[in-house]
Order: sequence, then structure tokens, then C-alpha cells
Amino acid sequence: MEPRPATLKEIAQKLNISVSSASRALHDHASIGLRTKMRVQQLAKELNYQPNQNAILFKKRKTGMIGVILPFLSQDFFAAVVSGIEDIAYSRNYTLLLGQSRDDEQRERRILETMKNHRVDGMLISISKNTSAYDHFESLKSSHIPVVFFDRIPELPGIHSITSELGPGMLEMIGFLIKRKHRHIAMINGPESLPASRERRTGYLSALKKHRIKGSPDLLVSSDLSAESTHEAMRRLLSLKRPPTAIISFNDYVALDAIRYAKKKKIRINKDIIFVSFANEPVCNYMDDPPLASLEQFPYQQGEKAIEVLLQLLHSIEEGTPDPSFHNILLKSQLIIREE
Amino acid sequence: MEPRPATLKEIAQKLNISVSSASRALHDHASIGLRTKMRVQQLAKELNYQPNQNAILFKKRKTGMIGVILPFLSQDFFAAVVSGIEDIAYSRNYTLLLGQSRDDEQRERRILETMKNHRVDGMLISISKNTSAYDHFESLKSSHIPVVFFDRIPELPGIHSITSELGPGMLEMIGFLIKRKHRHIAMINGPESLPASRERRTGYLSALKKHRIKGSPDLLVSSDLSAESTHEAMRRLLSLKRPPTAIISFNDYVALDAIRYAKKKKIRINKDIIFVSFANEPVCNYMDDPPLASLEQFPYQQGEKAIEVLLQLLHSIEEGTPDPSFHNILLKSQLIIREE
DNA sequence: GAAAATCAGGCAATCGATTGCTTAAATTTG
DNA sequence: CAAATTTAAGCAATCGATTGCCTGATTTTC
Repeated sequence: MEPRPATLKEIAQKLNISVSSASRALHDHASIGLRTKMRVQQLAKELNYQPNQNAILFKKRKTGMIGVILPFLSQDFFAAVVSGIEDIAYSRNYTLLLGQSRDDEQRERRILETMKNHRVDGMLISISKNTSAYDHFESLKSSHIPVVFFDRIPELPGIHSITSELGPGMLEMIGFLIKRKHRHIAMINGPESLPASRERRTGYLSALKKHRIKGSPDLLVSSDLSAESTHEAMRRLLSLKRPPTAIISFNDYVALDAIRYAKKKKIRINKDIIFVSFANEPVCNYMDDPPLASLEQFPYQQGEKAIEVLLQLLHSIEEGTPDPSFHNILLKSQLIIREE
Repeated sequence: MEPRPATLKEIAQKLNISVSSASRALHDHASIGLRTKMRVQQLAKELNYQPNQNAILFKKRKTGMIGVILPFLSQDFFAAVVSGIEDIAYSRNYTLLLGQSRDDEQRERRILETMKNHRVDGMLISISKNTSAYDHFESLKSSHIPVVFFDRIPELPGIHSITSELGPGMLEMIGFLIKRKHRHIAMINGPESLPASRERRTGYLSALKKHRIKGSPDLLVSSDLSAESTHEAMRRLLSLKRPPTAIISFNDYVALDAIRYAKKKKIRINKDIIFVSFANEPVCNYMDDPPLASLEQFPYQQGEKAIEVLLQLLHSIEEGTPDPSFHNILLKSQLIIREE
């Protein structure tokens, strides 16, 4: 048993040929005689030779690695995105370097720096909710490392991104509520620093308008996505003179926290108040009182799309025909209504 | 803006010195004059020079990468393990290559092969529930890639592993049930192919014995961990002449599937039947009727411990003093009782 | 039978950084 | 002032594999 994996050099020495001939023999190059080819291939098999990908990629100035940075793996949404990324990446011989920011900007920066120094070929990023400055992302541009952002994207010009289309979903959601005779519709939004929150707010307001419903500023509250903050938001909503009969929440986790709070206050879910939400997380399937409807955002497909765009960018760069345009893809979402 | 990250060579050329001098200047080597050092360091800063980790590690015949293979990221348990691994790994300048087997042996093999070809320095693996042959793990041994298994470990001699201690937990669990006057205690176990299942079975039987309770073979059923299979197991238990009053399940996900089935059959959770389980998954916090008790297995700490053992192995190999012993660490678990 | 063509394989550079060894120049010492 | 020492830096090999360009030996062609 050799101490290390076999190398071309070893094969060459044992057969008394040059390394280049050994390499060519394994690649079935025309300038190597049949006898030699056979001998090399045979010995390679015997020694269980596997070319060192790193050496090959190093010479090609590539690494075959894609860096993935996201807030939390423990959210099903992101876990599903990773699965989508993984399936495409491995099939194209790329591996994934993974890092969780845990919604901490400093951690996000450290991970990004580490991955940069490891010379990942490209990156897929969903930013931390607390990230305020974007200079670390800018630095990737000057390092010429292509990045595709997904789901939580920074507000920067000239980026590639994959997000799911919320406007139509929000409209459908509010349509659904109105059909059920709800007129007093609140929203627990996420932090205003997230573009996703601003988009939800805009969608909420314009959907209300389209349905000729006069909203009230009191009905639009926000949470920093922690359970405490969501509970506080619920407290405010429930203490209104006229509390809402329907609540749209930033995502299912917020909905679950809100529902938990409501139950503690003896509010009957889907009777006194109904909840609708975003993400359609599988965890909801285990709940007694999940949000009545949730907007499926197809995370697996988002992941697939993100890596596909990235690989395409990498490919065009390699070909020397860099694509000057920016890809900002909006994926369709779909309102999933749970049967009571 | 240079097309690529700056290299030592570029710095050397611009200053008309040799690459080796530039390297030494940046490392503050004694044989480089102060003037030269200053000039090199200044220029390095200007060009935003960052040493190419891959080149350095390539020369050192290392990659600074740890391969992590586990069944599903979407299970909180594994997501938490990854967090533990990640925190230690990044602090020691290692990055993580991630792959999900999705409980598919072929996929597990493919990922393992890819990681091997990328020459990860070591691996952390929790095996797929469907993995029957272990030769792919053996092959790591001959490649001299150290592996530490965690949670779901293969039954092989001479491996390193981190698992949580189930015996005492099971005893405590059954003690808890008995204190509550339960004598008819069933178990929905996992597939027999998993050592974890066998361990639970043994623990279950011996704990019953210790408490002088005569079990019945009918009370010990198993599920392949899918919802359907768990429902089938529940069906069998509920159709017994004397159905159990308490059910221990393989893990919380099985418990949730079982509880869902029971509720459909109008069984009152924690009245007609109580559930206890393993893993103490956070998802249970959102349930109306979670398992009444669950054995916390401290996944984050399991991850930490696993990578610590691995890094220690790597270190001792590097030092030329390989540790011939096998580390098989049992972490304490803790029964968490949920207040009704 | 000699020139041309084909065949089989080797040399050396390359990717980026590190490091043992050597060397030229400057300085110190006797 | 010559020898010894110190200072400052360069050369070249190395990690593993690929690839353009040679070169020597056959074989073919006229």
C-alpha cells in the first residue's frame, strides 16, 4: 500500500519512460505506441492511479470549486437551494465550498475572504440580513470572481441575481384573502434593510390598492425575524382597536412564531385570524395550524438556476467571450393553499 | 484593474528582483534588506496581493479542505452538525466541501470519489441509511485520507467515530415513562441496517428488562424512516389487541409522522398515547403536540468533536507521529422533557 | 539506395509559491 | 591590506499534470 496516491511520475519511472509519455498514453494520444499505451494503462489500473484534480486545475488556473454563502442551512428553504446547486454542480464536476453567515456581516466577510483566497471559480451568495455595506462584494468584482446572488440579494447595480417573483404572488395572496371576505389585512414584514422586505411592502400596498382596499399604516409592522421581535409585532397588531382578520407574514418561520403567539393569546387560528405566508416550508406540513396559504418559491429550482447562470458565466469567460450583460432572473412563484 | 489576482512573480518583475526575494520579503526573512522589504510590502499592498492558498497548499501536498458527506441538510440535526464543523474548521483555516447522499448509496459513492480526486485532507461522514457495502470507505484507508464518522456510522473495525450515547438515554427515557405509569411501551425503530437502530433496539430491550417489564415482540416495529412506512408501523401498533400507551420513536421526524397519523385516527396525543423520541429537533418547538420528551444529542457539539478529532489526526500525521489508536467517542445525551 | 515521411517518445516550460544552497558584494577583523 | 565574516539576494528544484516543440529511429516512396 503506497503512502500516497500514485502519480504520473511514479508510473513513468517504473516503466522507464518520460512523464509526458505517460500522460499522453493515458490520454490515448496518437504519438504513443500501442505497446507503451497498454503498459501504462495497465500499470495505472494496478496502482489505482487517479489524476490529481488539483494539479490539473491549478495548471488551468481553475479550482473547480464554487463557494456558496448563505445565512442558515437550518432553514429548509436554503437547504433545498443547496440541493439544487449541488445536483448541477456535481454533474458538471464542480464541488461546493460552503459557509453560513448566520446573519452576521463579519462572518460573511470572513467566509468570503477565505473562499477568495482559495480561489473559488465563482460564488453563489444569499446575503445576511444584517449586511449593510457591500464593499466585500465589490471586491469580488475586482478579483474577477463571478457571483450570482439568490433570494436575498444586495441592492447593487450590475449584479447577477435569481429571485422569485413576489409581486404577482402578493396580488394572488391578497386576492385569495379578499375572496374569503377579509378586508382588514395586516402584514408582518421583515427588516427594511432587506430588499425582499421592501419588495413585499411595495407589493402589499399596490395589491391593496388594486383591490381598492384602504390600508392603514398600523397594519404594516415589521420583525427582525427573531421570535421575540415577531411576538412584539403580533402584540402590536392584536392591541389595535380593530385587529386584522388576516395576516401576511414575511415567511413561514415568522408565521409560525406569530401563530404560536396568537395561540397563547387564545386566538383561534383560521377562525379569528387567518395567516398566509411566503416560502411554503415543509415544516408547515407537521403543524396543526399552519398558514392557510403560502407562496411556494421553488428553492430547489432557484438553486439550479443560480448555478446554471454561474456556470454559463464561467464558460463564456473561459471561451474568451465574456457576456457583458447582467442576468437578473425572476422565477415564478405559486400560491399553495392548504386544505383545512 | 488587473485581469487576475496579483502574483509574486508580478511583484518581483516590477521591482526587478527575484521571486524568491519577494517571497522572503513578505515573510520578513532575515536575508532581505530593509529597503527591499519595504518596497515589496508596499507594492503588495498596492496590488492587493493575496497569496494563492492553492499554490501553497499544493506544494505542501495539502488542500486545506475537509469533505463532509451526510444524508440531508434539511434535517436540523445535520444542519447543526455542519455548523459545529464549520466553526472549528474555518477558525483553523480549513474549508468545507459539502455533499448530501440523500440516503442513496450510489450518490454517496460518487461524492466520495469526487472529493477523493479533489484530494481533501480528511473527511467527515454520516452514512446513508441505504448503504450496504463499505468498500468505498475502505478505499479511503488505502488513499490515506483520514475519516471520522459521526452519528450514522458503519460497522467496521478500525474507524474513528463520534456518536451519542443512547443506552443511558434510553434507560432514562423508559424510566420517565414508567414513572408516569406506562407499562405498555412500544418502539418504532429505524431500519435494521443502521447500527443506530440496532443500538436502540438493544437499549430498549435491556431497559425494559432492567425495569422488569415484559415486552412483546409486537410492540417493536420498524420504519424505513419514510412517512408512509412510519404510518404503516403506527397502523400495526394501533391494531394490536392491546395498543401501547407510550411510543418511543427512532427520531423526531418519525415521531412527527407517527403523531400525524395518530391524530388522523382521532387519538389524543399525551392522553391516549404519549410519544417520546430522539434528537430534540427544533422543529418540535413549533408543534402543538410534540413528543413529550426527546433525547437531546447535541449535534453542534458532535460536529465540533468530529472535526477536532479529524484535525488532530491530520496534525499528528503531519508531524510524522501518526496516532495508531482509534477514537470512538460517545457523547453524553440528555433527556429533554417538554412541559405540557 | 537516398530523400522524405511517419512514428514514438523525450525535453522543458508552465501554473504560484516556498526553500535549501550558492554567490557576489560589503563590511569587519586581525 | 588581506582574510574572514556578514549582508543581501539569486538560482533552481519542487509539488502533479499538460503540451508545444524537438529529435532519433523506422518505414515508405521514388
